[in-house]
Amino acid sequence: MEQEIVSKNFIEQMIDKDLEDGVYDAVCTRFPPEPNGYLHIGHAKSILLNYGIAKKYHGKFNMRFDDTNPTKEKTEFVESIKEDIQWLGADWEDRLYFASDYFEKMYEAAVTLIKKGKAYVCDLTAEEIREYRGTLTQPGKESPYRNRSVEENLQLFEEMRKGKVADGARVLRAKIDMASSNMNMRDPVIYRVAHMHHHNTGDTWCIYPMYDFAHPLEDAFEGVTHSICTLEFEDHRPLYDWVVREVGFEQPPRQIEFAKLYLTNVVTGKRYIKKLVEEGIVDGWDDPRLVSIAALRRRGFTPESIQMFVDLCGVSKAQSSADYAMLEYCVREDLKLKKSRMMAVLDPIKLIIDNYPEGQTEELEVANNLENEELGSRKVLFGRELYIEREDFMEIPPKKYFRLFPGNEVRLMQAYFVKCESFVKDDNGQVTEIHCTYDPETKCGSGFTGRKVKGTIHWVSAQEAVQAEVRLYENIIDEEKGVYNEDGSLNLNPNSLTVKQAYLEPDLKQAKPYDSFQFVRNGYYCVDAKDSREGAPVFNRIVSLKSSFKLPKA
RNA sequence: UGGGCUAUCGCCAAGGGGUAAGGCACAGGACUUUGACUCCUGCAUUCGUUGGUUCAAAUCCAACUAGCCCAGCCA
Repeated sequence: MEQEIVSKNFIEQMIDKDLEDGVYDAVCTRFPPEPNGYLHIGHAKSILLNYGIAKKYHGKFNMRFDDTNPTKEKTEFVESIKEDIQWLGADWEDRLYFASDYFEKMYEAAVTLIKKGKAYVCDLTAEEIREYRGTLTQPGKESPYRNRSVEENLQLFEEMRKGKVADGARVLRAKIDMASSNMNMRDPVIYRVAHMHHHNTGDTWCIYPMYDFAHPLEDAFEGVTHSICTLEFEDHRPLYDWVVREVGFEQPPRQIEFAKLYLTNVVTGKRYIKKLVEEGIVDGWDDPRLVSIAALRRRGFTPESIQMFVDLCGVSKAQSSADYAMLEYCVREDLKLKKSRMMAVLDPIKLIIDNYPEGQTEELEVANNLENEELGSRKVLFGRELYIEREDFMEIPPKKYFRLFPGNEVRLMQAYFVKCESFVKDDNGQVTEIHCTYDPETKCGSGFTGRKVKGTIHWVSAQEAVQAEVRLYENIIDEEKGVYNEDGSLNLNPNSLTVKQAYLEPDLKQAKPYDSFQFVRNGYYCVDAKDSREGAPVFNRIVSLKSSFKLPKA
């Protein structure tokens, strides 16, 4: 067996070096979402990256909610995030943490800073602080409160904690450098007052730490070694390092940044998704056209396919946007041997076999997946009247059309050869019926080799087929025009959802939410988990099959 | 002369002085009870640009260019 050589990404290379240099002797990573919304494909990259690294290095992967701002966080998001991460397969074992559980320790760390003269209580208003901060090109100036005594700071900070200070009246700031070219180092606010109920700590606190102070502490408290985050935090790294250094951790964590995962022509921006939901353009945050984890799950994507996608995308610091086709490739690849291939006709036209005795039927044993015997077989009814796909018949075929046309013979999948003898049109010129003859000798499994046909088409028995709603989803964005219009509005694809009344094999009537199948040549479909119906479930298209046959343009 | 980061095929992405991996996409062909799958084949004389160092540069140096991020008491 040839061993596949996969080169390590730059993060793994850094970890290798840290391990070699003895900076750390084990690896611990974490995924730290703020519970203020739902997770999407971009988060999946971060989750799987952190989890994958922990696993690869036999280290630990922590789950931690970064809930330091009660104005934005809700318990319901905590639950949905946990569910999504579990579904993806990232196992945090018994290490589920909340930043809010560290509030007391964080408070102590702040006191440590104050005692070292590295933090001070500032009475400037938010607006004044902004003015004092300077601009990107001009240095800031020092707050008049910057040089308060340690004692005074200690006392004022305690008063903040005890609720004696109104929201916004005072903050605790790190004393660093108002002239730094890095805006984050210009005496950043590290604690603010907010008299507000917190989803986890209730009303026990009225001061809350800011991200830049809290995050490095959270990592350090947990023994995280490599704190992997996205590129926009690069400028925060000096502050991250400052915090862990000044608070005095012996083996401080290291922050490493990587580029976010974007998908070409896909909306991931929260405000746009919110707009789509509010305007009823989509069916909610788990609408199968979106790329939230829940939407992908509802659509029928598998955790394995998302893992594959993330692996394929790789990790780097170059801002990039992955092709949606890569995601589609991953589901097809994952599903092709795992799923039964059922017959379903999305756009039916009746086919009548004139030489098949009226009233007669037969049961055919058909393989569920010709490439995977383990999936077994099922029985399908065959009879005189069938439905086939409208696009599988042409009155006047173009060159290289292998399917049904007058005089041509094709194979009915896993059944018989049929030859088109005639067809019937209605007043509008629409074909309504196709008449064929079949050859009993060509039955599937009979070993017939007398002649070959170029085309194979799928079918369902008109007698037994069940009708069901099938939804065909396309990208919500008009791919030709790009994501945004000139005015910043979204370029919506008017055909992002098509609903069909399809004819299915009767077995599909029993399908349960999240069951998925390949509908031969139509692609992969999944039973809608939110909108499944008794009798005949609703199917969502997961992904189409590739087709190399294109009708010549008229 | 604010700071930080990035730049290798249409899209991801390896490669860190020895003469451009791989995947997606695409295009041909073979096979085929899905025009799918599978299997072959093709797809960057060139690594943002311009100079320099070197026998040798995508890799080192310099200058430039373009893109992204930063002025929340958000994360």
